[in-house]
Amino acid sequence: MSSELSRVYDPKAHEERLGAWWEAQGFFQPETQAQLGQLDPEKPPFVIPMPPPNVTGALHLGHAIMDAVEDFLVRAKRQQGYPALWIPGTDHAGIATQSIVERFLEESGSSRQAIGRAAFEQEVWSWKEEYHGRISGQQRRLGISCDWQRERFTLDPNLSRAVRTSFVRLYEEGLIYRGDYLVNWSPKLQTAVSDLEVEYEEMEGTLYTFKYRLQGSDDYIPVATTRPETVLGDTGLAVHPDDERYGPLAGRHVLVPLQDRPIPVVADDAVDLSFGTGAFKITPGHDHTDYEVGQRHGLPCLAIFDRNAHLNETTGKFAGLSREEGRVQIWADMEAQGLTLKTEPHTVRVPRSQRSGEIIEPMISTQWFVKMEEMAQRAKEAVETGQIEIVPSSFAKVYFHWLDNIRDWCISRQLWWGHRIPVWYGPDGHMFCAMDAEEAHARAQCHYGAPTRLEQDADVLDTWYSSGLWPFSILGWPEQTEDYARYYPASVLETGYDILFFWVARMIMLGLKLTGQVPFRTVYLHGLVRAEDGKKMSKSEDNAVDPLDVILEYGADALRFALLTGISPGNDLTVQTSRFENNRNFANKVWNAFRFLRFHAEGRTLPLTQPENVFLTTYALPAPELLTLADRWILARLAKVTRDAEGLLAAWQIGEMGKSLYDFIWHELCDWYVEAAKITLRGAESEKAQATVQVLAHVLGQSMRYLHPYLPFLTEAIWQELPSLPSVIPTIMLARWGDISAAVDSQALTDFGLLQKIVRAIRNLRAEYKIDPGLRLKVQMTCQSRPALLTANQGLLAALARLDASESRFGLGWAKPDRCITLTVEEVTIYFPWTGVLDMEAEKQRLQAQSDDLQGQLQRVRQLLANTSFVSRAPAEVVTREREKSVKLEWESHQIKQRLQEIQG
RNA sequence: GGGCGGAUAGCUCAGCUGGUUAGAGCGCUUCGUUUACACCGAAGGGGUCGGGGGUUCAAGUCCCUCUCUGCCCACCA
Repeated sequence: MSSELSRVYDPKAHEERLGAWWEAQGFFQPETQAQLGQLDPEKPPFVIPMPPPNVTGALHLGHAIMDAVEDFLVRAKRQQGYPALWIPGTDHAGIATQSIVERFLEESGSSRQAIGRAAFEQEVWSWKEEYHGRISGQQRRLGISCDWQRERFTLDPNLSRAVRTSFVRLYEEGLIYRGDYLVNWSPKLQTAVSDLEVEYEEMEGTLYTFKYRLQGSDDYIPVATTRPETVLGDTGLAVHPDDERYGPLAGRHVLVPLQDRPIPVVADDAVDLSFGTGAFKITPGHDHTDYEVGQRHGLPCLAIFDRNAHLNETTGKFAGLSREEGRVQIWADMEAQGLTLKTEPHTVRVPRSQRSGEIIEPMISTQWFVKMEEMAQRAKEAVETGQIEIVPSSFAKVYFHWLDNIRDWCISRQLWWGHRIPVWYGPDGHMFCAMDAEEAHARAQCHYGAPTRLEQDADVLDTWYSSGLWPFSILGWPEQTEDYARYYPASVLETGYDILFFWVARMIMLGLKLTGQVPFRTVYLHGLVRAEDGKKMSKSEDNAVDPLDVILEYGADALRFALLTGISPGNDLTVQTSRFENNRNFANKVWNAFRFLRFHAEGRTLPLTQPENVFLTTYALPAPELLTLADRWILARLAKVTRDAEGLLAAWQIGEMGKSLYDFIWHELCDWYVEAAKITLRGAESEKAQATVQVLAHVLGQSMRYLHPYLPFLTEAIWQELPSLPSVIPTIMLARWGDISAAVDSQALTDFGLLQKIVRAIRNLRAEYKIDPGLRLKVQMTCQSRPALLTANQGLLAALARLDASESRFGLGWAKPDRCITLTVEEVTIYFPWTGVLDMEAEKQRLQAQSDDLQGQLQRVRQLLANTSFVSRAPAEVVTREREKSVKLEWESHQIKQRLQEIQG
């Protein structure tokens, strides 16, 4: 054995070294592919824009799955000769990053207000630098094959220009507007957030019922609410038009408790008669539903909360109270005035800020919005018409539903970290939307007729706005760059289904609007990674696993393979440490199969094929007459498995494809073929031994190609050590797939399959009879129709089943021994002559058990074949298969019964 | 309230357009250090595929229904 190859594969010895080398050589740039002549001119570019991770912190396994899947796709395509481009980058993540840095400042007794906008931004930039470094370090260690030369950040100058360009365009088209609307206000972050950034939590609360007195009457309308403090903001009372009790009261006025302010009673079918009292108060200034109802009836909005969600000065004595304090106080005062009726427990939906967790207060404020309706419909059509395919397709419905019910997107945020809104205001409030201050001032000069001082809008844009431009902004848009022309639209957008609305839908809308094209052809949605406790892995849950920790312990390849074989499209994946271990073991298994080859290849020449394209070069196979049954079998299996692999890949079955390669390599190549090869190889320098090494090299080499997108480091390390390969192929990633055209030798599959069954049956027998593992058994083995199969493979059978080859007899024509154990495997009968004490009772039981089992199967098949409906309606091949099986079973069963009779008698 | 998904071995999960006796990894039992690998090998045990109907020659797979469970969306105050 070559001394320099360790017995155990050590990822640490290869991964970092190879990763650095790949990157230094520029292998992950399509330009390099072209230089090497590895591109297939028929094939269009394959492009993936990487979903940019937030620079809020280090990555966890939830990100690693994204990296693994995308890297898999890109490597696979690259190997197949597509110009492959995967553009990496990170996202400034406005709210998320700002709040993390703010928290950090708070801990050191400071605040953003204390240090000011400029210094704060500086703080965030240095935070960004640190985490960007950590993130890309993690990704490099994972071995991802993106083009780092083209790396982007959402606040890069080019991307900022894309943001401003798009804003100006949409503004000029009237699709971006500014106005006072009810928005979700985060009192803690002091900013508006979009509908998507609000999460609703069900909580046990209280339903308060009280009296709304009718003006000029002693009567009242009972009203239920979960937020009595908002009565001070009521501007109407809604009743159902069909309500016999209150419907007729529409048009009259009721008096707001504690204020005696008259407000109108309006009739609206949004009222649910079966809930509460069948009437509800309308607070348009602090509730989304009420806002809409209020709009319908022309009710004014009253703001009763300030930016901290404390009751404001309009509430008189309650000013300054928090929402919770206000609720208690106001209800107490109402009670004192005899206005309350009852309180009862009630489950309420509390809106919380996704980012900071505090309760959102809907408030009227001046914000910027994007009109969605038209863009949403076009985005819907893109998927309906198949211009964009969503995988798995079940998500298309969710996507449609969201687009159909979309509301305008609030894109302004009262933050400091992000893209500043490119709008300037004159002294009279006139707005100038422009690419930069200079242009704004020039426009102002025209407008006012003299140079005028302008103020830029203080707000920044929602992070998802710049993310929405990602697929084209990273390629240089709005400039018509070469990259933009060549690599847009992208091929695949791969991401988690949790950001389908946040990001994917918006990219499609903005992409169609701004570039006139779909931004990508396929959306592949992977599942969420769950921690071992079953919860979604996230930084905030504190159950995040750092990929680096896993890599350090098991290697990047083991991590990748575990993630990739654990997924199926759209389904979540629960991380299990045992899977990392298992896959590390697999890497070691592959490594050792390779060491076995290396050892036996030493001193031999392994001829290579000479195809026109050097990337298709592989180990040449020996002349057909030199192939053993095992050789033919493994080649047939290779052909089958690789063919299946390509089909699975086309169906996005990455996990299934990985598993089938895993099974093939471990349980067929290693467990059977290598063991069979040892027998041939023992025969020293024969032609057959040479042939076997060639076959092994061929199969292993081809396996490395298919395995490479899963285990890039291991396969690269092995590829470089494979004997005889021309130096023109520097790396596995430049070895193309799809050069396996061999027909599947089904005879070899059947024949070797039978030998496997025989070996298994004998091993089973040995275990059952507790036969000394060292003892070489003497057997007589006959095969009714094909004795040659046994005689030709007696060496193999003897070795694998540990038989005494010289004393055993294979084929036909042997007298049955007097005392023996019998084994029947399909049409093969095996006698084990027995000279020692034989427990005939045990033997009887064993045979009886087998016989019973066979009877059961036979009965099923006979019934099936006796069923005329089956015979006439099932496909011919299914019927044939059952017929053949029935013959086999009959024969086998007959043999066993006969033997049982002998024993009885 | 709508929509989507899940329920398969002790655990975590595969099972594509219905077609051998339903699989994997881990765990479990027994055996084995045979010169690629103990991060190994061999042989086992373990499942009425959530319940109930239906379609079909044939159902884990398709349809209906129920139970449990997760997620998304939504103006029951």
